[in-house]
Parts: sequence; structure tokens; C-alpha cells
Amino acid sequence: MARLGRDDWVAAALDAFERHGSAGVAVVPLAKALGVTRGSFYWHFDTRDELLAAALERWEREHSDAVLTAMDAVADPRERLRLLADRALSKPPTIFAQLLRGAEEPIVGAVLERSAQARTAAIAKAYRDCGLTAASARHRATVVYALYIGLAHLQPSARDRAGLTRELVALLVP
Amino acid sequence: MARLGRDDWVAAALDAFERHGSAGVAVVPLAKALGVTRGSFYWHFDTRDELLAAALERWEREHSDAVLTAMDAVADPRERLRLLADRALSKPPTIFAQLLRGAEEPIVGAVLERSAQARTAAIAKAYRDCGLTAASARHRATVVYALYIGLAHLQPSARDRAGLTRELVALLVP
DNA sequence: ACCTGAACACCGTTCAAGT
DNA sequence: ACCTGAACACCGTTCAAGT
Repeated sequence: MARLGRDDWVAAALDAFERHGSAGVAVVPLAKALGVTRGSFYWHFDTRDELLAAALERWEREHSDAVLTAMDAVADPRERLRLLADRALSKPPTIFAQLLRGAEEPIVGAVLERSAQARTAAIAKAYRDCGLTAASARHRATVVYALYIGLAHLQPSARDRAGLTRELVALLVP
Repeated sequence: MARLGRDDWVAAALDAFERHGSAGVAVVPLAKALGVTRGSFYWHFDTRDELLAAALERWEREHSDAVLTAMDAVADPRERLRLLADRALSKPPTIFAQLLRGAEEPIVGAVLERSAQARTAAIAKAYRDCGLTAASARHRATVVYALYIGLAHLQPSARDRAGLTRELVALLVP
């Protein structure tokens, strides 16, 4: 049977995280799923936490940053905010929701922290571009990001999403 | 040394939950802290999950329901919404924040689910009392509750809370 | 370079035996 | 009625030994 590389473990871990949350990233069950013993894992990684961190870093690179670059591409700040409201509600953000649910773990909390910083800054910039003062833009951005978190957590039904998007845009775009 | 009752375990568990989240509710460490062995625990409870559920039920009875009864006491719906915005930001809701962080666990998820149902219903009623249609009130309530969740998760600094409360009231009270 | 297999620590759970 | 103490299963981690 083919031997494994670091990437195989990372892929399996991210998959498990999306489906079962951070508790799903466990050495023995993953080893079983990959058809090796636990000892194999510790050749590639020092600890289980290193695997989790590597999996979440991959997600950050490949998915999380995409939202920010998409926002960067839009010149009109109001349009930028609408794009965000749309993204927040268009598809269920399963990995992000799992991050929120697993925020107790420091590794997961750190990823959320980085994400919060970057996204809040981008949103605040959009509001400044709309003419709000720096302080007001910062508060508004915290509100918007809190909303983003809350909606990801609640995972509203598909039937509710259209109405919610309208509601959000009316509330948040000046 | 005095023997323990069910309540002693529940109290210790809720304390541990508030400080270290759901992972802090662990039989062996709690037993050590209480000065007994693990076997003692299993005389009072069938499983560790039963202890967690009992601790969170106590919290629901003693604290969570208080918000709803406080809202019930206010006749003016706009005043009711202001009260909620105020509550959401006045003191850091540590237990609620830990619930969000531990939502991966089914027991914790169930408590959050109950809380979401009850609070969203109360908020939707306030908006209907303000004259919104049922559908619009329901959407708005989801937005408000999502915001409540997001802010509990973010735990904004004390310096930001006053500004945020103003922002919230302006956004949410019709 | 990658893996096995056995060991140890830690926690959840069970249960016979003690007071 | 409440607790001890020893057992077992499961997962994280280590490491000597194999290919």
C-alpha cells in the first residue's frame, strides 16, 4: 500500500474537522481511516495540535482569504458591504461554523482571532469609505462582524436566507 | 470529612464550566478538587454528560430565564428592545460565551437551541408590538439574536461597550 | 523515508467491596 | 447513603525496531 505524506494527514484532518468539528481531529480514528497505526502519525507531526493547526492554516490560505480579496476587488464601499452580506448568507459556511463551535480550543481560537482582526478591519475600511468617522466605522464593523458570527452559528434555513439578506442590507448599508 | 451530595458536584461543575468551558467538566479533575475518587461521582450520576446537563439546567433556571422575565415586565416594546441591547453588552456573559464556544457538544448545543428559541420568540414579539409584520419581525429577531450571539462571542472591551450599545439601539429599535 | 508495535499517562465507566 | 480501589476501554505520546 502507498505510504502517506504530511498532506494526506492534513487533508484527512480538515475533512474530519468539517464533518465532526475539532473533536473529530483525533489521531487514532484518523490513523484507522487512513489504514495505518498511530505511530505513523508521529513521524509526520509532533502532536495532534500541530495537525489541527496545519489543517486550519490550509483552510485559511485556500478559503478564508478569498473573501477578503473578493472584497478588495470592489471599488464601491456600499457594493462591498452588500457582497459581504450576500456571502454571509449564500452558502452555509460549515468550516467557519465548526470553528465557532470549537472556539474553546486555543488553536481554533487563534484562527478565529486572526479572522476577526482581518475581517473587522476590512469592514471598518468600507464604512470609512462611506464617510463614517473612524470610531463610528470601527463600532459598526464590530456589529457587522458579530452579526456574521451569529448567523454562521445559527445557520438559518435556506427559506429564511433571502429575507434575512434584505433585512441585513437595509440595516447595514448606509 | 463531610460527604457530598448531587448539588456539590453540580456546583463544582458549573464553576468549572464558567472558567474552563465544557472540557473543564471532567470527572477525575473535579473529583480531585472535591477530595474524593472518581468512583464517588458515579454514585450520584450515571455519566459525565448527565453532570454537564444538570449544571447547565441549573444555569438556565437561575440565570438564563431571568432575561426573559425581565423583558416580560416591560410594557413598551421599544423599551424592551433597549433593555435587551443593554443586557447584551453591560456585563460579559461568561457562561453564555462558554456555551457558544462549546456548542460542538450535543448537550451544550441543546441548551443553546432552547435559549435561541425562547429569546428569538421574545424579540419577534417585541417587533410585532412595534407594528412590524409577522414575517418581518421574525427576520429582524433572527438578526438581533445573531448579533447577541456574535457579541457574546467577541466579548468586546469595556471601552467599546458604550459606543456599541448606542450603535445597536440606533440600528435595532424602530 | 515511513511505518509497526508495545509501552505509559490520562480520563470515562463499571462494579464489588467497604463504612 | 456515600465512597474506595481496582479494572477495562479509548486516545495522546514516545520510542526502539523494522522495511
